[in-house]
Amino acid sequence: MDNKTFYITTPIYYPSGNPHIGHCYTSVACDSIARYKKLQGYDVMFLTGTDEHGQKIEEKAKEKGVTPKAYVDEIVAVFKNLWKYMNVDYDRYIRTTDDYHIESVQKIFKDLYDKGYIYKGEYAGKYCTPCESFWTDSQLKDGKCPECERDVIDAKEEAYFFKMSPFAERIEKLLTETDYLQPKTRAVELVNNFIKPGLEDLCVSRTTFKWGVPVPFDDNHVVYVWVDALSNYITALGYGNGTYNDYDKFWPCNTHMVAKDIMRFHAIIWPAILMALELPLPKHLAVHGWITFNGQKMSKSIGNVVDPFVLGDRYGADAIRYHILREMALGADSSFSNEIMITRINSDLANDLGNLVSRTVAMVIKYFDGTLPEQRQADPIDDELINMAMSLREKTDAFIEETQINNALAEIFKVISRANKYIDETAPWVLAKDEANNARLATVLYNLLEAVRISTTLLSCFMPTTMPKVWEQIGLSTDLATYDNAAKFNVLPANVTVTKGEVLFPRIDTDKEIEALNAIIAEQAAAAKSTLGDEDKANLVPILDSIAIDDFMKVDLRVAEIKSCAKVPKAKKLLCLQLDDGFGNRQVVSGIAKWYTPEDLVGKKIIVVANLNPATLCGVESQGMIVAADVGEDARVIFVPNDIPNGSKLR
RNA sequence: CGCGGAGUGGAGCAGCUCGGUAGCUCGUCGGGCUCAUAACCCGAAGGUCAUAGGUUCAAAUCCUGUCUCCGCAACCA
Repeated sequence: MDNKTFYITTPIYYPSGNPHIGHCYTSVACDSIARYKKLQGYDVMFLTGTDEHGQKIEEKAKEKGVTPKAYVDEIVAVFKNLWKYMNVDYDRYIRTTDDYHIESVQKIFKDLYDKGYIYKGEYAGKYCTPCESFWTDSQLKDGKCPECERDVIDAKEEAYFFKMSPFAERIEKLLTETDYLQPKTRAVELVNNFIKPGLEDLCVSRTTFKWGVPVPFDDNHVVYVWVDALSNYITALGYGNGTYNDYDKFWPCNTHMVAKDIMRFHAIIWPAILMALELPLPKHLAVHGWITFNGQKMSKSIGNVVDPFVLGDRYGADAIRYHILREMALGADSSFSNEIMITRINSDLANDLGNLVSRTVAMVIKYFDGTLPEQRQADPIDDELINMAMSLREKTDAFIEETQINNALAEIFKVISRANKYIDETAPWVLAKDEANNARLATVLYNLLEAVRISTTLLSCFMPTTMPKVWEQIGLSTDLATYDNAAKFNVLPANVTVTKGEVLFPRIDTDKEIEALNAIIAEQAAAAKSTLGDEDKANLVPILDSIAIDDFMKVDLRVAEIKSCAKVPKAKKLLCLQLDDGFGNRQVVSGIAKWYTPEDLVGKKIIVVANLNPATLCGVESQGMIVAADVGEDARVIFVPNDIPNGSKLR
């Protein structure tokens, strides 16, 4: 039999740190879709993996004093652990350090070169010798290296480039005229920002670090992230290598799922590479948003990173899976908070689903000793529930087809909710008072069991651990929990026997749990702030090489008073400050608008670098720079006591 | 005037493509039930759909201006 195939991928994650709930969402979503397709009978390939090369990994490993491979091995183990824990059941895990991938990347690179899409050129930019790094003009800080703040020199480096322009038109059409991009709302933005101004050729090799796939015909270069990482989607199928033989079977991919921050690469660069290789394009790119915490982006320094292991231990992996899948709408950010999560788990899983199973099973036991009699007596009141249950599969199919998992789940819970209502309408406890109603009573309970059967069969893709427990309780043998049966009624044996089981989703004491979770978060935040963890320490900018006192004396630091202050129009991060530096007025532009309002600053005294060359930012001249400290992602201006006169020189 | 998206009862969202009783979840209040995980079911309160105009017999829905928020790009000298 020639099964239909389905290929879905997560991005390959960059293992420069441990996974968090955002990674978790992508993987769990892909896993659920993969399971759904498997249930439907598709031959499914679900790929995930890690993108393990690059300068950052090389540096982190060096700081730890281990080889890059050893460093990456350790974190990959954590990723795999998490997937196991969350029941993310991938079919294949690709690491870009795998031999077969390296082999393929080299072939692809060579192929693109032979076809004339890759050419050797010169990468002109600013070069920082000590850091051995190239920077573009826009990356420079102060005209200096953003890493070490030393001077940079004009330099040219040879590099390989990939020609993007031949594909611009096709990519624009792909984005605007097909349903490749899901949701499509960002297509215009991509086209306006990147395609209309003209696609620049892409630098696809580096000589500044070694941790990567060597360019096959030029030892000085390693393949840069684009060709290396994006090509995983085909190398994992065996494209360009002999390790696997699934390319013909599974390519083109049905769905690449990614978070919005890497949408651009998958929307523009990846199609371009495929076009150059003359390969078919993937069918869909599903873009989801970020999970934010109380509206803020998750950040280690704020201490609000949600650790999936902690939550899973408290409420179970299935509950976490359900919550994030139900809450996240395709394309939009989803705000995560402990309240929302607990409310959701309580009302949907404990009250509606768990309690429905519990009360149904309890009634079968109470009224019929656990085994239903086979006599039936239907009533028109049954029809609505039965019809809803039988047509449920069709609805979830459609939503899964459009990667709208949240809506698929909503449909399932409509049936569960209808079943709860049906109990009230039919009032089994009234029927139970007279044995003459036994056939009717059995019918009501059977219909309930069937509604539960259908709902949980479909739900098992999203909550793979708990649903089999339901089947045990309602007397459903696992081989009957099939896709076919999900659209049929009267599948359970007429004389089905149920079993009382454990509470599926225990109710959570909201107040107590929120308190407990807040305590954990506070602990994390405190730990992050006072004692810098190893990772934070590694993130500290290293102390620069020592300089002579003369060098320091070249920097003229002066105390100045902020006389007035205003936002720079059209710039989000910039404030324009008017200073009295003791000699007169001085205008300084500073990128601190994110942390300070003009009112915060007027009247305060600060330190200004007084002999810095003027520069123009967003059309406003800046005559100097004010002294501030970097605290994590934030900046804090250093204020000076008011009794120090303006113009005082610092030493 | 760089590009784009969004502003809907206390909270979070749907509805807008194809104008015509404003819907869902949670919360609040009242009632019902007792099979069940203090769960379930019913009902009510609460919105002039950011704002000002326009088109129309009729606008949350179409058009224009304004305000606010959010992405992307540029900018943290």
